[in-house]
Amino acid sequence: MTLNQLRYFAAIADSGLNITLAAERVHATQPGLSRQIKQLEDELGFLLFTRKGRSLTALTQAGERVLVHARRMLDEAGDIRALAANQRGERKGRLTLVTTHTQARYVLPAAIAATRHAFPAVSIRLQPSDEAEILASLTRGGDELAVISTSGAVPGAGVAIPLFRWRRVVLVAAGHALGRRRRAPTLAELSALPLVSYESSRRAESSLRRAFEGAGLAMQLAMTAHDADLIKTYVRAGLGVGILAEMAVSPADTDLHVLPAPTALPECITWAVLPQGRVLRDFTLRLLRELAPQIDASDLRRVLAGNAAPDWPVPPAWKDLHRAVV
Amino acid sequence: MTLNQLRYFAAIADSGLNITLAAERVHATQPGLSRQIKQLEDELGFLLFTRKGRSLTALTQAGERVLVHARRMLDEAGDIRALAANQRGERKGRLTLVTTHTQARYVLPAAIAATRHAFPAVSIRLQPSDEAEILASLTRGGDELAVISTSGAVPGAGVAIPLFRWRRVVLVAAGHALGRRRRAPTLAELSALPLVSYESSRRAESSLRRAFEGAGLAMQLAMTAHDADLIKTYVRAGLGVGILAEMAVSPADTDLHVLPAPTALPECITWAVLPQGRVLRDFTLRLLRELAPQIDASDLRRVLAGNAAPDWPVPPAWKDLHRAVV
DNA sequence: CGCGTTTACGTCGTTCGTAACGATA
DNA sequence: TATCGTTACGAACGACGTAAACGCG
Repeated sequence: MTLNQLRYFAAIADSGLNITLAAERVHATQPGLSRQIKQLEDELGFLLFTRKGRSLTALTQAGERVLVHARRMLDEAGDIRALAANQRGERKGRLTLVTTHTQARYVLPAAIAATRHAFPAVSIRLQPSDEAEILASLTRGGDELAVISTSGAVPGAGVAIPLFRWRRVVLVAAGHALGRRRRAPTLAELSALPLVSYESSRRAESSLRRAFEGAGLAMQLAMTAHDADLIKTYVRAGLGVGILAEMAVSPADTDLHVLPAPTALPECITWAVLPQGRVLRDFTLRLLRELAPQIDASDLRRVLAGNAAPDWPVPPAWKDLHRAVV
Repeated sequence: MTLNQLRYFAAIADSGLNITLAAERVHATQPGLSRQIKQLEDELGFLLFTRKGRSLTALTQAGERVLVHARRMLDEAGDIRALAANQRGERKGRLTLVTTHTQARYVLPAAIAATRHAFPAVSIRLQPSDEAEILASLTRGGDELAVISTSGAVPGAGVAIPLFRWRRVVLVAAGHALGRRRRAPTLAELSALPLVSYESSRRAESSLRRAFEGAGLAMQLAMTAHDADLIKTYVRAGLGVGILAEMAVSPADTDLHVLPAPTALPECITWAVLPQGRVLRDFTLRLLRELAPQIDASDLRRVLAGNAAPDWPVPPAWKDLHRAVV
């Protein structure tokens, strides 16, 4: 049993049991992986995969169990490498940041720019992902940092650090009836209108959808997209009333009317989520401190060491942060 | 970075930084370890040990941190091997059981005999150890199972499973004044007499010692030993009044008078302690079920998987167990 | 017939043990 | 001088990539 064998094993499991694909991902050849897996199976004394003909069909039950431990070992090995890179002052590396489009487009740029400025040799990879997949991909390994939003609840996996609070806004095209007034429309008023919002609003867990359901109102989703810019475009085109995060409206959007969202829509919190107990590279920590300057450094260290999370302070509202910056 | 390098590294750390000794323990040669450590240091980019001349003087700070992760990796590797051995129905192996002399001599024999009967090819190693060192050696790796006693408190490290409750007894030689009556002496009465008891009674955490201190009474320890048989021998020799665990008196001790201990001495609980989250071999689980037949199997599985401990049922009293057996 | 896995073969790198050397108390 | 760590050397093993064969859809 070698670390390489376990690495190959995990890669195959992560590549849909396609050895050829896994071989590319680990920068090795396919026969090499096949052989190492066979050797590992020989050493352990049982099959890790069920096979049909020559191709892999599934992990065996025992293989699943081995995989759990193998992943932990690989994570620990990664920790040692990260530790070593920090120790010797290595300033280059890769930082994978998995997040949603709105965060990437409107929230993260300043923090990422500052981090890149401090670590010019670091390659930062923005990995857009669905909210649902983000947490899974974090624990699965590989990704170091996620930035996601919830309506209040603390994310389940990993170590979650609250960054800021934000609310939704209602966006209407110039000339729309709602645009003539300043006050927030009610949920009932919105219920009568076609809406344009995020793809995630279709999900059962969506706080937008739950708010309508909780009020016993129907929600007409005329259109959804992952991308706030697309939503704005289609609001301009008259497809409906836009509902999106306040971070996504900029002063440049002069042709759109911005109204507060109904108070029935709950406030949201954007979190940074880190894998539990993983050693972070210096530049990851730097990015984290850019994103959450209000968090106490020693609290941060303690929580990263794997101790229980403290009661985080209530994070600032996005509005206030934004005013301060401008 | 290979598993062997990490294994050598941990072995050196566990051998007092003596590479030659570590080499013997891992069944390799000393130059081999020296080279592998050097290579590991080269790869990581910093020293794991501080050196004075050619000999190792200490772990570096970075080395300490690497060691933590290295141990976790080695533990996980051990888990995979244990998993594999169980999976293929391997019936031989080694089971290291670290415990105190009294448990080994009077409590464990039946359970160990039953386990050996079911797994004749398993080599069971009884490793006597001080109460204080037991928990440390568990987390350090290697040892799979500990059996220890506390006066009520749940042991701090690992997963603790309560086995039974027991009380102390007072033992006096034939002809001793205390022997003429049946009722328990008081703490105050004992305070006036020279006592013979366990070595651990000298420790500040000892519940015996704390009982005397709590009552504002002095405790005269005429003699202490690790071994209940020695204590009995010296009680017979008239050195003083013996205080030991009820498990340690047998019907064969006809020349000694057995009295209940003062009620001021608290009841104790014997626990089986397992390393957190480690995969156990089938025979270890078997021994555990011999020791704790009252524990629900699914509770046991759940707790071993690393989930939170349930509220264990109050374990049976030793007296009742013993009666049932006889 | 194409895709993906297995088998065969040759090369290269690495590990390991033995033995000699060096330093230290 | 004894003990412990380092360096040197040679042998054996193991891993890897290339290329060809094999099954399956």
